[in-house]
Amino acid sequence: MDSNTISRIQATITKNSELFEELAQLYKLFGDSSRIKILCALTQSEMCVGEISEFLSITQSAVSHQLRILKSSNLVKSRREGKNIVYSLTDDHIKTIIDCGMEHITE
Amino acid sequence: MDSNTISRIQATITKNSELFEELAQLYKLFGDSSRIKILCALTQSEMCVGEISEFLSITQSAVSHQLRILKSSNLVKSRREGKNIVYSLTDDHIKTIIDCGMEHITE
DNA sequence: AATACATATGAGCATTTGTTCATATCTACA
DNA sequence: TGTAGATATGAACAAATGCTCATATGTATT
Repeated sequence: MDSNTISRIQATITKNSELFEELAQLYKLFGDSSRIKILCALTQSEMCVGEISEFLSITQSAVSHQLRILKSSNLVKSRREGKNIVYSLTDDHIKTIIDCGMEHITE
Repeated sequence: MDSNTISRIQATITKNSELFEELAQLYKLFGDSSRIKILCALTQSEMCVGEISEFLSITQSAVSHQLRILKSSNLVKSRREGKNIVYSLTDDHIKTIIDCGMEHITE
């Protein structure tokens, strides 16, 4: 173990502390089964709240709460369509991240 | 919106429910700033507990607890080296996952 | 305008999580 | 063998999290 190498790594981590805070915050969003199911579903097609709460065994209210979190984190966006509000992903990165983790699981 | 498409997506999600549970569990590990700092440091070099607790502003005990979690999830492995216990990543996927999220942050 | 439908919001609650403190375990070395 | 150093472990606690219930808001339709 080179002690200098370790010091350099430690300095890098400490220096970019906020970045890791942000990164952790991002992964936290994927770290809940309801949310990741929502996100994964949205990689396939946009969907409204009712449709989502159909296949998660949780209340419409809970879905709404989760969507609000995902929206305020800029992972999803929404638009009104008649009585419904249709949600979709903001970004292709999201699918990439999911695939990346999935690859680790199914190895 | 094709209603059939939605139904098919919903069926897929419901069917693979356990898989998503597992995926969420994986991401949860990356969803804490202490843990992701540890993981990121270990992508650069193996390290012992003392070295890690130097640059995280948390107790040696806390580091140890987190390492136990990471180890029981098979993200890190350890070996004894004299008085120290040296931790390292089990897998290259871990770096890939971190990079993947990092790319989303720093876009 | 009134009613029904879809979604959002706030309060309350149980569970989980990350940390610290105190202490146990294990190794090296005098 | 005894003592110091490095790590692990368990209990306790505060904070965060995700859910449900009740209700508010907003839109379409009559």
